[in-house]
Amino acid sequence: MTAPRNEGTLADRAYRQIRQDIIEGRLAPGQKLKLEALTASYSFGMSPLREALSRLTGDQLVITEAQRGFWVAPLSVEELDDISRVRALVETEAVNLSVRQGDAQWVQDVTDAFEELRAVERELPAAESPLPPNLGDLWEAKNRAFHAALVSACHSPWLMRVRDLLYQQSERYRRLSLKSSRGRRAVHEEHAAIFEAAIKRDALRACRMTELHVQRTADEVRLALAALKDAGQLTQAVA
Amino acid sequence: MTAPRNEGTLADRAYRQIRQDIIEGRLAPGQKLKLEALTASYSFGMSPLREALSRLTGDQLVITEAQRGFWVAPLSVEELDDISRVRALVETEAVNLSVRQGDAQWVQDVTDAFEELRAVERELPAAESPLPPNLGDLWEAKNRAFHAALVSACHSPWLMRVRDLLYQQSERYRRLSLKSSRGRRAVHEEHAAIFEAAIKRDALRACRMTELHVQRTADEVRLALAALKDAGQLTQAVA
DNA sequence: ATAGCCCATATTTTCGAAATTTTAAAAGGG
DNA sequence: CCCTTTTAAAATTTCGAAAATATGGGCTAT
Repeated sequence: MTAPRNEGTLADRAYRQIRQDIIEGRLAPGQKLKLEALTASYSFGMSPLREALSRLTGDQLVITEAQRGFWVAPLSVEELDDISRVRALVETEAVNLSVRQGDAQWVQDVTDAFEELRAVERELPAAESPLPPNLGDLWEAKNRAFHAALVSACHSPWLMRVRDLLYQQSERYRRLSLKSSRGRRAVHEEHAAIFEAAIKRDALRACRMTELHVQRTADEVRLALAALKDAGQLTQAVA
Repeated sequence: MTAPRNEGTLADRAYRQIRQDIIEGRLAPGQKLKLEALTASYSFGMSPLREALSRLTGDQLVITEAQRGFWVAPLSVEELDDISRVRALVETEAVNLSVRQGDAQWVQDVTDAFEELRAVERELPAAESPLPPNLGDLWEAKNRAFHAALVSACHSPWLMRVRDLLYQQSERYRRLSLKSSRGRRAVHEEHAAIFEAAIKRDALRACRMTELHVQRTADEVRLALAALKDAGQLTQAVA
C-alpha cells in the first residue's frame, strides 16, 4: 500500500523532494537555488541535484538561465489567471470523458474519495481562522485524491499528463491562500455539486461545476496573493 | 536574424540536438540510448548528456527507468490518437483566442507565414511520390511557422507551453508519414481554409477547420504507422 | 532439459575536483 | 564625480573516475 519513499535513484528522490518543497512553499517563490547550498540542506551531491532541477524546469516549478543557475519559479496574479483558465479547459474535458466512460469501479473510487474529503471538510474550522498546517496538508491530499479520482476514467494519458502539470501548479498557488487564512467559502458545497453530477452521469453539469470550482478557487487565491504582495512577502529571497 | 546554434551550455545544446534527432527520426522509436555510445556520436560529456536526457523525459520524447537508463520514446497508434485528440482541444482553444485577440501585426504575420507555406506547397510533388528529405524539412518548418503564427496572439503562456509540447509530439509522428510517401491529400486546401477563416475573424470556423486538419493529419499518419508496423520497421533498435 | 545461482562484464549513477563563467568590488581614467 | 576596465571571489558547468547496479552466460542440482 505505502511505497517506500527512498525508491529510485538519488536524482529521483531529489526531484520529488524539491518538488514537494516548492509546491508546499518551503522554498519561496523567486528564491535562488544555489547548488552548494542545496548540497548542504538536502544531502544529495551536485549531480543528482542538477538533474532534479533540470527536470523541475520542465514542470515550470524551477526556472533556469544558462550559466546563471536556478531559481524557484515566481508566482504572479497573471500566471494564476492563466493557469486557471487553461486548467479549466483541460480539467473539464477530463471530467467530461471520465463521467461518460467511468465504470462501476470508478463510481466506487469517486464515492470513496468524496467521503474521505467530506470527513476532512466537516472538521474544518470556521472561515476566518487560519488553517493549522497539518490539517491543510491533509485537506490538500484528500482534495487531490478526489479530483484525481474524478478524472481517472478519462483514458487519455496525454490529457492526464497535462492535467497533472496544471494541477501541480494550481496546488502551489492554492497553498498560499490556505496559509493566509482566507475565508474557506462554500468549498464543500462545490465539491458536493461536482460529485452529485458526476455520479448521476450528468457530464455537462459536472463540467460546469468543475469550471466554477476552478474559477472560485482562483478568486480566493487572487485575494491572498494580493494581500501578500501588499505585505511585500512575495519576492523575498529566503536564504 | 539567425541565432548561433552553439548558444547556451553544453547541456542546452545536447538537449536541442537530441530533441531534433528524435523528432526528425534519426534516433529510432524505442531505441536504447546508452550514455557511452552517445558521448561518442555526439561529442558531449556524460554530464551534459544526462541532463539533456532528463529534460527530454519531461517532453515525453525520452523515457527512463531508474538504474536502467534511457530510451527513445516509442510510437504507437494509440498514442497518436490520444495526442491528436488532446491537441485538437488545445490547438482550437489557442486558435480561438488568437483569432479574437490578434491585432494588425498578427494578421500580417499569419499572412506572411501562409504565403511562405503556400509557396512550398505549390512545389510539392504529386501525391504518390515520396518527399525528398530536405523538401520535407522545409515544409515542416513552414508548416510549423504557419501554425505558430496562427496561435501567436492567444496571450496565454501556459496554453502555448502545452500546445508546443503537443505540437512537438505530433510533428514526430507526422514526419513518419512524410517519409513513407503517403498521399499528401488536400493539405493546402485545409491550410487555406484555416487561413481564410482566421483572417475573416471567423473564430468558430477557424477552430472547426483546425480540428478537421488535426484529425485528417492523424488519419494519414495512422496509415503510415500501420504500414510500418506491418513491415516490422517500428520496434527496430538502430545501433 | 530447466530452473536457480554465481560470477564477469557492461552500464548507469554518483562523487569530487577542474575549468569556465558570472558577479561584484576595486582601481584607473576622463 | 562618474564611467569604464581590471581583478578577485563566487557560482555554475563540465570532466574523469569510482561506486553501485543491472545483464547475460555458464554452472550446478533437480
